[in-house]
Amino acid sequence: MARISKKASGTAASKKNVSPARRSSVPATETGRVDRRQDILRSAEWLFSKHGYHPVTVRDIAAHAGVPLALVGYYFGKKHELLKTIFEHRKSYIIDRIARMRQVDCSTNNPRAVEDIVRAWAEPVLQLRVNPDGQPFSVLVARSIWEPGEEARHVVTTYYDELAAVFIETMCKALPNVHRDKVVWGYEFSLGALLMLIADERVERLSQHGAKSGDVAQTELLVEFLTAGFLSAVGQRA
Amino acid sequence: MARISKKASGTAASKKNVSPARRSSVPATETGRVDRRQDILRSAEWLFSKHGYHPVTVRDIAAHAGVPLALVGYYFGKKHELLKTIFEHRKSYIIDRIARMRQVDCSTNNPRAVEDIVRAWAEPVLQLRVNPDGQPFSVLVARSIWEPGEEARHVVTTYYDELAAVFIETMCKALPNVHRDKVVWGYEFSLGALLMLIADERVERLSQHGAKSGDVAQTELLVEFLTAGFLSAVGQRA
DNA sequence: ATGGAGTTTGTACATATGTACAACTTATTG
DNA sequence: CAATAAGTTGTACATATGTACAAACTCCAT
Repeated sequence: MARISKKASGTAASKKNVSPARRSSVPATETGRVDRRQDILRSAEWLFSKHGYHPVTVRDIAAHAGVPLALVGYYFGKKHELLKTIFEHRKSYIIDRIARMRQVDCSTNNPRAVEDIVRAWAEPVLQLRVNPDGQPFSVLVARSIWEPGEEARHVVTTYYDELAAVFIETMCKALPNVHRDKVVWGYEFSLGALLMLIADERVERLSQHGAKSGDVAQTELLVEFLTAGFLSAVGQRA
Repeated sequence: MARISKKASGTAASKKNVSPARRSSVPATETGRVDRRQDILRSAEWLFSKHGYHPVTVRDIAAHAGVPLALVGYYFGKKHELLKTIFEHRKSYIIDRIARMRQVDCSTNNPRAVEDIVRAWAEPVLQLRVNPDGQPFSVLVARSIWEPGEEARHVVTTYYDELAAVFIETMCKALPNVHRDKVVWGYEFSLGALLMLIADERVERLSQHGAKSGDVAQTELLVEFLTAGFLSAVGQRA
């Protein structure tokens, strides 16, 4: 069951976690050399998003990045540090999403409060999903939430529990007479639906290739679906 | 990335897939000996449901069942055959669920058609989820749908695509002027929500231990949530 | 050029893992 | 009881995998 190695070396690879230390601060695009640290990070992000954390080996990552095996360890140390670094690298996406949620007018004066919350929560990820740069990360997040392992749970807890809490607290304000646990379940249902839109590939088979995974055009359908659920099921009969 | 072994032996372990060939047809409870084939199957089901398919090793399964490693291969052959056998063993659950869906009156005469479809689809799994015998399998199904690997995809396709198709076709009859792809997305959202109720463990943390995973008491909340979503989002503006 | 910090690479190693197999034991059948 | 079948077990093996390490190389400041 993938034992964690017992001997924690402690001294390992904190060598250059800051950046690849580009010579004379010239961006990689202007140098003939490429930024191999970035290549590794992007490759890992891509492969983890495609296959999940556990099945991807360090050798897979190195091969995909076109670098020797040892370079992965040189830059990132242990495999799970690489996963953490990916999330740390994309932290701004999460912060922006939290900030956008905090801007929503969730007072009972706003008749569209629930819809505004759902949209502020879902829209940024779905735009990330169609952004070529952000697409792998958006799918990786879905896989990490779904994956039962230790490493995935750690990054989700660290980076996404705050966003969940903000969603829940904001929704509680918009639906003031509803028990918090009911709102939590509404959040769970919504997250489940959102993740299926982002990362489920079965939809292409089931729709006989009429629908495709991560279709941003379905954003409004999702927002309406979830808003109706909150208003009609969660919000009633406190 | 967990290569599949190249040499397909073909002759391997089709020895006794029928049953453990109980001596003189006496049930295991009356014999002093236990049914080790069942033990292995149950252990595998439990461990796969807890950790997913890939991270669980054949040794883990053998240890949990209290049998030597080689006995797993003796009864089930390759690891992925074990997964298939689990699903084959629980086939009746799926068949019953399809049968129940087919009983729903999805004509436009029935004002509750959408709700009836959703309930017929969700209720049986949620009851399985609280049934001590069926609980591991219900969670395993969720993990298999979420897991990106080859083996999980195979069993889901084989055993669950028909159920999905029946849901979609039935819902199309209940919502006659809606494009099929829209109903497919509604199905995806619903499945995502249902799986979170069945198998997500984060809900306990987020609710500060007020809610617990697989709580069958939330069945009505889920059904109302999804019904409202279908009626208000999927069903409108064909 | 020289030194040194940072980078790159080949390789080794301990452990994990799926699978197979031959030997052995227990039960069933004639 | 003998013979056949079913069940059981220890073990081996090829391969996979995370991690570490030392040697080599590149580039820049001195």
